Amino acid sequence: MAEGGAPVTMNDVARLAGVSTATVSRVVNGRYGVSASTIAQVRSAIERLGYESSLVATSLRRSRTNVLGLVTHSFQSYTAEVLKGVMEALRQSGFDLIVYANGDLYGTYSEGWEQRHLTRLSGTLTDGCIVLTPWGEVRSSTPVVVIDPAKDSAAPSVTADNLAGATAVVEHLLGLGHRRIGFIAGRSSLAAAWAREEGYRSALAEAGVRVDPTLIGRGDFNPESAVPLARALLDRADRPTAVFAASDGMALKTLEVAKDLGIDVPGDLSVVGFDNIPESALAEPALTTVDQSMYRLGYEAARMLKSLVSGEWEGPSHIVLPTRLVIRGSTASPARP
Amino acid sequence: MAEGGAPVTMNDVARLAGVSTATVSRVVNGRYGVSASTIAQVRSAIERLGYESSLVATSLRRSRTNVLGLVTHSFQSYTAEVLKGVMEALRQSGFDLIVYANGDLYGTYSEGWEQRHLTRLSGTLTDGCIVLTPWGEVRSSTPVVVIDPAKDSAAPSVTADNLAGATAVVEHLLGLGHRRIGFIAGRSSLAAAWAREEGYRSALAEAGVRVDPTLIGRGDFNPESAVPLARALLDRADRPTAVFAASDGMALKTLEVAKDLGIDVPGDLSVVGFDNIPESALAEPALTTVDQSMYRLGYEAARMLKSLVSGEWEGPSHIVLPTRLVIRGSTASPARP
DNA sequence: GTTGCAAACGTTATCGGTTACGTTTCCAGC
DNA sequence: GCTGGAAACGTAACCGATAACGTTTGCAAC
Repeated sequence: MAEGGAPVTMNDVARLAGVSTATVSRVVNGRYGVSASTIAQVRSAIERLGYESSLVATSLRRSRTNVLGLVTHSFQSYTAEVLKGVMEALRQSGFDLIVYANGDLYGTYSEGWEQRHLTRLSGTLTDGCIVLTPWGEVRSSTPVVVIDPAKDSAAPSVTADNLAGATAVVEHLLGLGHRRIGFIAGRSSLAAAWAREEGYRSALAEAGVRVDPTLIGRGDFNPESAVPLARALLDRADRPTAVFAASDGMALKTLEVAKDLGIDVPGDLSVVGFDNIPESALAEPALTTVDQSMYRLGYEAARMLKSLVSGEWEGPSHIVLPTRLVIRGSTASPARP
Repeated sequence: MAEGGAPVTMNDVARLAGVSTATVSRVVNGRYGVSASTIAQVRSAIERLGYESSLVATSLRRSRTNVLGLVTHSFQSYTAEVLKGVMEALRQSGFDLIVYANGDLYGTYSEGWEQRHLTRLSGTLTDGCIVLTPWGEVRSSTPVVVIDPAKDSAAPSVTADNLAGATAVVEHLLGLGHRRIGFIAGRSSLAAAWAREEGYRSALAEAGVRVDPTLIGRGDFNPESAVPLARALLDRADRPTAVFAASDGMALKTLEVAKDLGIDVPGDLSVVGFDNIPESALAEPALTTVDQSMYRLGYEAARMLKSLVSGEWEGPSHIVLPTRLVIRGSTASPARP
């Protein structure tokens, strides 16, 4: 039963119904020009054989497929949130969704993955694509919406207000009395990483606090990349009283490093992340972070893409969604020596 | 830049390189029989045009595509866990993954979705498919592995030990002193729902406790379906001292209903779920539940499918993975009146 | 100078479905 | 009986890539 024979094609249906494949195609697509009796014949043949049109063959011939694509580098917690939002936006819209993924879960991955996948899909299979956190610029013959674009990307995009979020973090830390604040940056080619660092720098400058370049570590959003950087920051004699990591994954690793070194959080060190992934609320202590609803990012991206594909998008081509500071147990006023 | 012109085809490359499409194909696929100078010509043309082979055209012609599919009804938290596991298993295996999804996030969906999607993909696009929690039996011309199969499904499958998990829950509640234990069942066509209910019944019977049919509500795994059922159970004068819901989603809704009715959990009522989704640990109180690593389910399913596609699977066609009772704050001994 | 053989490359049928176009059928209108 | 025109349906080209097959070329052995 599970191992059905050869797949049923339109040809099989046509032969059984005693008509040409053209007629079957017309019936399947509800086109004009088929007699009622022939329609019944064909439908019954379809029923009998359990025929279902091949997505591949259809999309090769047709320009519209009513399938949208989403290209991602990996599946992490936030990916699921994005997908939920995308699916909600596509609900009863007549569009199906194809998610295309490849490669290492956390490891290295070859440059240009987003462009390769995009090109393979968008020529034919999909009417348009969402690209999740690409590392570089993307181009496509069909509409594209980018979530968390690369720096200087021109493609339509949806992103969180990273600048405001990072500013709020630093103001929160300054308000608590911190002056020496370390920063662990993200992959520099991403606009989000750049904006978060910019928020960190400008908020400090605004408060008249000098930016100490030696307090900035260059990570790449990969949690593991934060380990040596956190260790370097916390090993110093004049270590910072607070560390702001540009992603929750890196912040959680920083918490681990602090624990290893016997540094109490938040007593001796405050730690802040960015993203508000589910794991952050479960950390010990719970992580202060910036919430950027990945669900809404996905939702807005899908809504935008839908309109772009239908050629009826009127709004701006870059959407920026608000962020929200979530204060939890990993931040406190610095100990007075 | 984002709106590139017409897609680049193999024909464009052939024309620019001054060779036939056949030669381009041979170069792309690294086949024998092309001179070094021609290879260089073709490669440079590919580079210049930014050519990428069309997944659709390739899969239509070829029998092997090195793409595996996963068909799902919706994206929920556990879907992401499964996907993480699948991707880990596919890491550096040479297989890409396509996830196909459609339809309502939580709402109704037409019967037979799994079969339709499967047929549309498996004829051509994918070498094999994983089907996530289908509602009925599936058949396909390419290998299929089902996660959480329908009852009486013959297809190769991977599932958690739902019977043992449910038994452990009931024994835990019995051990705490509960005797009136309500049950909110899942979609009855699923093997998992059946096994969880069977575990509930047999554990009670084993302990000599009569199974009261009026304490069993018939849900369908959809969180919303639990609301009226929980309300009915908790509104009764002789309400149960504990409720075991067949999924965390339904258990969390039960917690909400209890809160609405002013019933203290775990003081006046114990609540247990099944699945251990991330939200359960964050609930107030944190939910006692059964962990069935969706990550491992995905991992094992992908491993099995990979072997099936390569025709080298030796193991059993039904894999059952262990479950683990996770005791948190939502269960306690019943109050003595 | 043949012959033999393999390398190198082009031609073309093919996958399954769609569609432009052509052909046949049927009936109303004169 | 003839014409016009629309409805009904088949034929074949086509989408992009692959692979079986045929053809040409290059080179070594006899």
